[in-house]
Amino acid sequence: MTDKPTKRPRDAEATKARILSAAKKEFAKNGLGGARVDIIANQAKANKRMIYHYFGNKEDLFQTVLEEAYVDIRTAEQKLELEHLPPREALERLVRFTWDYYLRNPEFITLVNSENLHRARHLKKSEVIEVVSRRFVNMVGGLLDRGVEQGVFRPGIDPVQLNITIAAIGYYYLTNRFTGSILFQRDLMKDEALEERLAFNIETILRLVCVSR
Amino acid sequence: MTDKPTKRPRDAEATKARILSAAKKEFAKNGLGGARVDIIANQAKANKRMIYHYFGNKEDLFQTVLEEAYVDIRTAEQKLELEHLPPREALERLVRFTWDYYLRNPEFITLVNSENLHRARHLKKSEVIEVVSRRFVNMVGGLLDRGVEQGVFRPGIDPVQLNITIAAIGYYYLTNRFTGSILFQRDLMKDEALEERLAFNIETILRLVCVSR
DNA sequence: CATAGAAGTAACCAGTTAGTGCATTATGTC
DNA sequence: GACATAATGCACTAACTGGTTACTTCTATG
Repeated sequence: MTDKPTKRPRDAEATKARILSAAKKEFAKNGLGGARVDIIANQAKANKRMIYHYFGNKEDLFQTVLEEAYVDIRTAEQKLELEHLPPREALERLVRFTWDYYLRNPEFITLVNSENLHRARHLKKSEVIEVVSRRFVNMVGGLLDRGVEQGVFRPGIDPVQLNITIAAIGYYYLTNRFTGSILFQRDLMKDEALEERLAFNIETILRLVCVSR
Repeated sequence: MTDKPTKRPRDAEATKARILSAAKKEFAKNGLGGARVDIIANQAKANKRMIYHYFGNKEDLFQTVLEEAYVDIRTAEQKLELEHLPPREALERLVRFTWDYYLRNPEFITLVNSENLHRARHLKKSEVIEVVSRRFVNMVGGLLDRGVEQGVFRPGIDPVQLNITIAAIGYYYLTNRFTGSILFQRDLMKDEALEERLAFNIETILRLVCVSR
């Protein structure tokens, strides 16, 4: 059997994967409008014809890339196993994770920005998205409930608002790092600045959610 | 003297202004790359030739639009007169203002996003920006100091981090309103949702900054 | 080992877009 | 009212871009 041939000159799956990876990079770098199909093809060491063969057209390719990106982050979040931690620690872990994920996957942010510029018209057509997002909101909702039960979290906090806030304080800092570094005349991306920001974010969320002691 | 002729068939200033206004709209709608010079010209009831005559090229036009947008928001912020309010009220007013400004000037957000996609290469060349931003950071810094003095704010808060956070919790919600409304399966832009978010944001910032009582 | 069909390629096309050359028209000034 | 100068308009182009046509090459399978 030819289950795992180490080298296959013609490997549809591998080519698809290379195209997706190159597309993610190019879309993230230049947005949907600015991305060039030719460049994606070259970067993927594939032919432009392959892209249209496997993915239909530029927009469909973008949609696939975007869906993949969302599934990736939601999958990673599910692996956090917040249930096995005390509420405070779980919350801090979530804030830390969100920050780290954005930091290590800057394409995610740019893809989301691009999608919002286009009024989410690709995500609207997607079907997988709703499922994975609902699961995520429930996870945070469960954590909040548990914290309230144990008397460490304030009651009445909307999990959606909390989710948005946790994302916001990391996302904004990173997506606007270029203009921010100019406006505030300091390098927002140097190590100390990043550490300082993460600490500030944890403080912000804990103060928001935890009961004052 | 012809000081204020109500109609001048040829009015350079008016044409320039119309071009800038149309450009702001088009750049905000489609980003720098997606914006079309022809559309700007038509929308401005001007000729494409005029754009190149007055602004050089597309990129320079974008830079002008962007600078104008930053000067506008910083000017509005200066008019808040936070010094005449008790610290807590002043802080709440700033959060409220930031939210309202983003809500009423959605182009500002999209322009900033576009500029960051391009790694702030236009803002880098700008000279007015630094001055107006420094003044703004100082304003918030002054407010923080005053609050600490009066014993209502916690000491040691970095005005830059606070600025970023106040901006973030409004900006993120609004820039990602399209994907957010799908992910969370609720209309993030209906009136009640907007009010709820503003209240949540005020709560977040007050809890972050004020001493627990 | 023959062959069907999948994988891959190069050249091309039609539409679009930023930018320009040049002629024309209005305006203030003497 | 003539003239210098600024404002405006039109038609054009050179480069680019998403998408396609027509073709070759490889590979699995009976």
